[in-house]
Amino acid sequence: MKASISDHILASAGALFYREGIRAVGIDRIIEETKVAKATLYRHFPSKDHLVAAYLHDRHERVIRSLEEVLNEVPRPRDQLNLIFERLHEKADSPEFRGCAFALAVAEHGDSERVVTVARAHKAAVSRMFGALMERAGVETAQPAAHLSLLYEGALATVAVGRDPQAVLTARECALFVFDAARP
Amino acid sequence: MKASISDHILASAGALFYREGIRAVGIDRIIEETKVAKATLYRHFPSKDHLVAAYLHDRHERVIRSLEEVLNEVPRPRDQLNLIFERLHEKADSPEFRGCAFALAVAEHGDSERVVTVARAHKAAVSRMFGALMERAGVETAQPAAHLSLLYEGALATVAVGRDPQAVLTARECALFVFDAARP
DNA sequence: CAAGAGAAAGACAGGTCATTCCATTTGGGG
DNA sequence: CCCCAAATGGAATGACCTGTCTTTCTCTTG
Repeated sequence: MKASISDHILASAGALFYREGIRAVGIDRIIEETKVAKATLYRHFPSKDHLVAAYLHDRHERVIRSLEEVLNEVPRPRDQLNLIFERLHEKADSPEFRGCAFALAVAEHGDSERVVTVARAHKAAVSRMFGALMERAGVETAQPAAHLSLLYEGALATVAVGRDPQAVLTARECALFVFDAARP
Repeated sequence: MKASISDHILASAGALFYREGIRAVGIDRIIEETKVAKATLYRHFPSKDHLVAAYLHDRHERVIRSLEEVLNEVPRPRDQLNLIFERLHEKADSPEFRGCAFALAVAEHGDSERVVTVARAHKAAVSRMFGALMERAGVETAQPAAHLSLLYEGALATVAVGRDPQAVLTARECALFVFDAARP
C-alpha cells in the first residue's frame, strides 16, 4: 500500500498552495517540488483548476475528519465546543497558519465553479456539524448553531489578517456564552 | 476642480481589483480601462504594489467614513449597532459583493508588507469603532466589543464564500444579543 | 512665440504562466 | 523475456506579466 502518485502530487501542491497562494505557485514549481514529469502531472490532473479543486477536496476531508476526532474526545457538547476552538487556537498559534484555505481559494478563484462548489460544500458541512452539536445539547432552533458558525468563521478571518491567535480565544468565549444562553 | 489623474486611476483600478482580484488584473488592463499611458500610471504609482496599497487605503477611508455616517444617523448605541449590520446586509445583497476587500487582498498578497499593514490598520480601526460604541453604551470591558468585531468579520467571510446575505442578519441577531447581555 | 513639462502610444525586455507534444526510458505482469 | 503503459526530461507554444524607454503630441506658462 504505497502512496499513489496522485496523493504525492496533492500533498506537495496542497502545501504550496496553502503556504504561498494558488496563483503564486506555478506548475513548474510543483513539478520541481514533486520530482514528477509535467506530462505525468497532467495525466493525473487534466488542468490546474482540477488540481486546485482536488487540493480543496482533500483539505475538506482532513478538516472534517479532524473535527470528528475532536468530537470523539469528549462527550458533552459544551466541552466539544470548547475543544473545537481550543484546537483552532493551537493551529492559529503557528507562523504558517494563514486562515481558512477555502476562503483563501475563493478569494483567488472566485470565478471558478469547481473551486467555489467545494468551498461552499465545506462551509455547509461545518455548519451542519455545529447544528448537530446544538441538537445534541437539546437546542431545537437553528439560530444558535448559525451564531457559532459565524464566530468560527470570524475567528478564522480575523487571524488570517491580524495573525493574533488571541482572537480565537475571544471567539471561544463568545461561543460558550451563546451556547449557555441557548441551553434549555 | 476636476478629478486628479491619481484619483481616476485609483477609482478604475480599485473597481477592477475588487471585482476580479488583484493578481487577475494586470497593468495593461488598467491602462486600457483608464485610457492613461503606462508611463503616466507609473509616474503616479511607482509599482503595482504601491497601487494596490493605495487602493486599500482609499477603501479604508471610504469604509470608515461610511461607518461614521451610520453612527451619525441614530444616537443610541444599540440602534447604531443594528444599523451597521443593516447596511452591511444591503451591500451583501448584491451580486457584485465579494466580501471584505482587505481579507481578499491579504489572501492574494499576504507577503506584501504594504498590503498587510493597511489591512491590519483597517481591521484595527473597525475594532476601535466597536469599542467606542460599547463604551458609549456604558460597557467598560473590552471583550463584548471584540465579540462584535468577530461577528462582523464572520458575516463578511461567510458571505464572501456562501454569497447568502442572510448570514449578515444572523450576525446582527447575535450581535444585538451580545450587546444586550453586556449592558450594565 | 518659445520652452519645457507632462501625457499618450506603443515597442521592448526579461520573465512566468498553463498546456501540449515528443522522444526516450523504465518497470511490472503475462 | 517481452511488451505496453506509464513516467521522464525537455522543448515548444502562445499568452500574459511588470516595468522601462523612446517618440510624438499637446498643453501651460513665461
